[in-house]
Amino acid sequence: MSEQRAAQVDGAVGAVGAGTPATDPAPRRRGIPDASVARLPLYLRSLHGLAEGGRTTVSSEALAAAAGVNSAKVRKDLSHLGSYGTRGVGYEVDELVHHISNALGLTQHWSVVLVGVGNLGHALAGYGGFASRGFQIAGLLDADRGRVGEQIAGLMVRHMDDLDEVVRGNGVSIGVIATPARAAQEVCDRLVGAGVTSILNFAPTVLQVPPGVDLRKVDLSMELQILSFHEHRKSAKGVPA
Amino acid sequence: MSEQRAAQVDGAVGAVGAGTPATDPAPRRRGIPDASVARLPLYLRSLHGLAEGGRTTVSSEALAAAAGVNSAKVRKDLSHLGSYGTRGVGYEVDELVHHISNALGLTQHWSVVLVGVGNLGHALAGYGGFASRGFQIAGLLDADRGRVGEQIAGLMVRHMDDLDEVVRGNGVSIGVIATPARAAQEVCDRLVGAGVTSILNFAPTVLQVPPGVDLRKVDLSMELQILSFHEHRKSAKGVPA
DNA sequence: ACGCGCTCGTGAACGCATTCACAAAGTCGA
DNA sequence: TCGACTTTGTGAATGCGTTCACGAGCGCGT
Ligand SMILES: NC(=O)c1ccc[n+]([C@@H]2O[C@H](COP(=O)([O-])OP(=O)(O)OC[C@H]3O[C@@H](n4cnc5c(N)ncnc54)[C@H](O)[C@@H]3O)[C@@H](O)[C@H]2O)c1
Ligand SMILES: NC(=O)c1ccc[n+]([C@@H]2O[C@H](COP(=O)([O-])OP(=O)(O)OC[C@H]3O[C@@H](n4cnc5c(N)ncnc54)[C@H](O)[C@@H]3O)[C@@H](O)[C@H]2O)c1
Repeated sequence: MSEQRAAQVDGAVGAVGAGTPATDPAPRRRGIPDASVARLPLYLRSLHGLAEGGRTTVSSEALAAAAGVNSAKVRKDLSHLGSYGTRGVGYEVDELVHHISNALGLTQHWSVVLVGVGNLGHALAGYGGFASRGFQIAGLLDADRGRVGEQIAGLMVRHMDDLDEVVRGNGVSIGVIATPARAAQEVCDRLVGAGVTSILNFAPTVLQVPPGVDLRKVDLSMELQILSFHEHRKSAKGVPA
Repeated sequence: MSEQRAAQVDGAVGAVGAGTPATDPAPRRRGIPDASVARLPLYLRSLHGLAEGGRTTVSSEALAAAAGVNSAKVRKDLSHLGSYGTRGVGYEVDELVHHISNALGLTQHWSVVLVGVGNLGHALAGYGGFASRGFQIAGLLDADRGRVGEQIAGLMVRHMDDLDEVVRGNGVSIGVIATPARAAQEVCDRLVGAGVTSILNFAPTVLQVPPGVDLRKVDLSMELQILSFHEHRKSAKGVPA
């Protein structure tokens, strides 16, 4: 299940400092396990839902139910952020939202550049879920001059040649790749060259990035094939060999 | 060398036995481990690339490099399918493609129904990666009658009321949800009711499915927030308190 | 004030996944 | 035919993540 779990961390980045200062007044923000980090956004979403429902406090059991996980997991995950629960009561929703947002770095806004404004790129560009979570699209880029100049969701598509300008001019640190697979590695290299240090890749191909750059991928075909496997197994089960 | 990483973790949300958490002693899976299954599509994609490049055999080392993983992992994963390698040589590309396809159930075509033909749904409907992997879209459905009748990629958008007909008439077993989050659970329930047993959810919400139904999710916002975490950590590192 | 009941936080057990390391098994050239 | 070389397949070691189980701490009612 977790699988997807979030895989392993990049060697260079993952090595959380030998002798980390850790003299923070607040929580121990030292090395939260990847698996926990991957669930924090889920808790955050669940908490927002609970807050809208009027809840001011929530127990690990209730939050676990909302997030669809085990309550012990919730408690252990949250314990990595510090001790913000009250025994006998639970967690204060607002406070928890604040601490999770803080841990995820969502207290600041992030600028994102989207490369490849085709079929998928259009959908992503128009997606409200970006802005509502603090991710601002600083630029839409495409190599096809026929697309340059097009307006999407209040933004104009610019040419790849403007990449450096867009990235440096807006302090962009996150890049999203929505180009065909064959162009993805080149685009990736250019993003890294321009200063992007986190990349989300939608193209179905394996990308190489230098140490220090984080890479995640979303691959629809792989998801379908995994479902296919389970379907296959299910149907085989009903039919005795 | 093999420092590739990046992973979608996500999770494979529940699978079998997700209903009531209380009673599940766990007579679980025998067979290929989930983590291995999740990589098979990756190997398949890499093998297709190698085949196009003219390779007829490939060693675990070479395949590992192409897929961005460790070679021992490749060998262990493939060993779950049987012993199809030749010591001293490697694996025959075509044969491996065949065996992996077989294990994943890709030797048959799967019919998919897509619910929610909005921003994202349009992109998915027009995505060639579906058909090329053996996933045929049997129907595009939407609750908005204003969208019904629209033609996308050779398919006409139909109303949700036709769900049962589409599913039963085409032997659909996989459903894709691309509706707003608030509608997702209802859509999910209707899909399950119509006979769908595998669901891929793009809506940012936790879905409940009965035992026997597989559920996977793709959540863009969560991916961005995970990247945000790492960015945050990186920048904090450079600025000692 | 004080005990009762509830829930957090966490040590420990467990299980799965990854990686190592190497014998077995095959190829290939001479 | 044979021996050197290559690569698989897999036991064993290691590490990570999940889950259990329970003591510690806190609020509340009396
Ligand atoms: N459409 C989907 O629903 C979907 C789903 C999952 C994955 N994907 C993947 O996402 C990617 C994009 O899919 P799509 O359907 O939008 O394809 P598309 O062909 O519609 O769009 C690709 C865009 O990338 C641009 N592009 C090409 N080379 C470029 C370069 N070197 N630099 C900058 N821009 C470049 C093209 O001009 C085009 O606008 C593909 O890799 C596809 O496999 C798409
Ligand atoms: N657009 C993106 O790039 C993107 C990215 C990631 C996730 N998502 C998620 O995917 C989902 C769809 O996003 P979108 O941008 O396409 O939204 P959208 O509003 O453009 O499209 C939603 C579609 O679902 C239809 N719909 C609503 N209720 C329905 C119901 N009960 N039954 C059937 N159809 C129904 C609507 O008529 C509409 O056509 C959302 O949950 C969104 O959060 C979107």
